[in-house]
Amino acid sequence: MTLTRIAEEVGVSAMTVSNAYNRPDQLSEALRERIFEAATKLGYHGPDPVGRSLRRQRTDVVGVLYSNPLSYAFGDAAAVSFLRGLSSVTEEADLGLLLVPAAGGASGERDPRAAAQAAVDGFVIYSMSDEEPLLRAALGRRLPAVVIDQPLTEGAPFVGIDDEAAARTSAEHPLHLGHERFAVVSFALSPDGREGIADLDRQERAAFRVSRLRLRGYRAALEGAGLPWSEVPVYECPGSDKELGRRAAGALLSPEHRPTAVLALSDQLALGVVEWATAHGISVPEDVSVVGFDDVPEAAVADPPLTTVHQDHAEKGLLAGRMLVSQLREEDGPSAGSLATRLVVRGSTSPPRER
Amino acid sequence: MTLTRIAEEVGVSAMTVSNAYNRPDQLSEALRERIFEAATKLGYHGPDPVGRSLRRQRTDVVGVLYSNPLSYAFGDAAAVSFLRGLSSVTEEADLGLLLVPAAGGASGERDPRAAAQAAVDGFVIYSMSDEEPLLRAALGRRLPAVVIDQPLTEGAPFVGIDDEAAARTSAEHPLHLGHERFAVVSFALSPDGREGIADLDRQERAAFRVSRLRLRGYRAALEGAGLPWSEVPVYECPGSDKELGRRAAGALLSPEHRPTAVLALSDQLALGVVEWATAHGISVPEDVSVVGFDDVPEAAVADPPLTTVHQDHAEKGLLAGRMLVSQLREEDGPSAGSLATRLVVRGSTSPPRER
DNA sequence: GTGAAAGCGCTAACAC
DNA sequence: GTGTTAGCGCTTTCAC
Repeated sequence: MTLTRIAEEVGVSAMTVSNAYNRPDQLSEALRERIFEAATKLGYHGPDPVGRSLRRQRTDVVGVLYSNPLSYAFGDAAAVSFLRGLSSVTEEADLGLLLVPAAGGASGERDPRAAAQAAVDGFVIYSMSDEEPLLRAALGRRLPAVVIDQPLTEGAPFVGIDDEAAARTSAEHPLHLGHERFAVVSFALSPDGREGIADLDRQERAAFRVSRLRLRGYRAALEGAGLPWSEVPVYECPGSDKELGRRAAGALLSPEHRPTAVLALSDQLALGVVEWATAHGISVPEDVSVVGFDDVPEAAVADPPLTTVHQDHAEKGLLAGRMLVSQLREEDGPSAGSLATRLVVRGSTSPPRER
Repeated sequence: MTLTRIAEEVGVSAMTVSNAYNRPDQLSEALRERIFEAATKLGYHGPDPVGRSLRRQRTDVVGVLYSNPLSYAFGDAAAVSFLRGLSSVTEEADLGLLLVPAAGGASGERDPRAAAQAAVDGFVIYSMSDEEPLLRAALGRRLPAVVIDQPLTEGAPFVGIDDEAAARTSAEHPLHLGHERFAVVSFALSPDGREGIADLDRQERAAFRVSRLRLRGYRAALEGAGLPWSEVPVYECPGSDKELGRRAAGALLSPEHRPTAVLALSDQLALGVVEWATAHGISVPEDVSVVGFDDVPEAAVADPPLTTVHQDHAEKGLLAGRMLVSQLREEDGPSAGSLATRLVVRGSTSPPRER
């Protein structure tokens, strides 16, 4: 069933049928009625969205690109909060949200064609590595876009936090409590899926801006307190979930030279560390303090509640949404937004047992 | 930049350029190279998705319709788990997931045009009221569709649980513990936003199938134990979150004739009830037992941990995704799927203080 | 208020 | 391997 078919049926031009749906004021009420009647009779349900998009050169859809398989996003409380904020703006603006699939084979390489084939008016790009082909494909289309957290890309509006300063502040807290033996649990530095202790070189070459900056912040804090960074083990996980945190804890919390404080780049990792420690008779915070990052809802209700860096993910989504919408409307809005963070001190940190 | 433009540049037909992208085997490697080179030079990034969709009569996108504003979905752990399961299937099948906006004014009436204007190959319809115009608009398009939880609609494949049986089982548990004074906290029975005690008539006319069935299950259990249903207050909330649960508790747990057991249609509501009780010196489960429904992650870590009906939301998403994909591929799959539930007994229920 | 013409960018079907 | 033809369903522009 098409517009034209209805037009024939009613004995008017296709244009008039189109107007019946899109500009009610352009035709008489009576004719409009007749048209809808015919449409109902023939089972026509309004102008085809694809034809319409082709003609109008817009889709009223925003594409979301996520650095991991899509299904991970729904397992990540930070991403979910972000999407909540984002969707409230896009829905308000009557835009659909297209979660772009980019399954990617076993290699973890995501298919850049996904971005090329998405019928969207703009992109929200969430936390991609600097070199991701998917990112380049998306940006290459020269549609309006907003990049979240990373990477900082020439010409692409950006929303994020001051990762370095936030990390620094979070490391200064255990430092003030008197800690001197640290370990760090990081999520991926680069998208190659490596797991284990990352040396200095790898830390500095990290393809993920966020990882790079947070490590830099920790380092600045520790060195500022006179502690040599080279002695701080940085355990890199290929992702960010509790299981990986547990594995990292297993590697880091072995009896010999156990750290008294663990800094984690995410709450998921931190929570995993706490779980592993607790399960192995190492009590938090008495034996080891743990600091997270994100302030995921679970952080507040965990046992012990997690000391962490709070960032407002929903707000981030809101801001990103607003920036994109104003680009789509060709208004000018801010080309970058920075969100505040604050350290939330809870029960997972305390002074070290023996100083 | 268009296909045709590239074709001119290279001196071949548009078809050949199309083939370069879609059927590499249909042309010589050398020509393909030349085409991509020209494309890169001219800043062409592959066939336009909308033109392609129009011609191929498919979009490779699945639309998701949610009964509330989209942003609520991301605040609802059950919906998020569902989406996680769904997205893992759609991504695997290389389909995008379009979250359809249907903002709806203050009335809460969602705009049915949203479903008509979504450029999708099929719909996943999540928990809509029987009469929702949005639902009718979506189903009216006669695209492949799967309906989740409700409503049970002629001809639309369905995925859900046996709500009545599950509710019945969950009510039998406090009954076996010896409880005799019950109250029920329900989410919406109908989409009119009403809040307060719902009488029998309203219970039975409920537009939301799930609410109707769960109440029916509770009733069957209580009446089976010889308790008169008419004396059980059913407090209806216009949605399902903790704040509403707290309000319901305020109304239900007043000192005179306080129930010893509260049955809630969702964990969010149950958790709200527990919070309110605890805050008002009523201890759970000593003074009042609370049973939830859903087994949201938070239920297990709440204080006290919540006794609830477990249903596997991610599995539901998976199943829905598979059913839709097989429809899209015109394979025949199951036309309905029912998921198992089980009662998870945790710390929020115990025998009543005085029998 | 209504309509005619044109074309958005692409690919199926079929030739050669 | 490569090209031709045709048309997917719609709406912009402009005329009446």
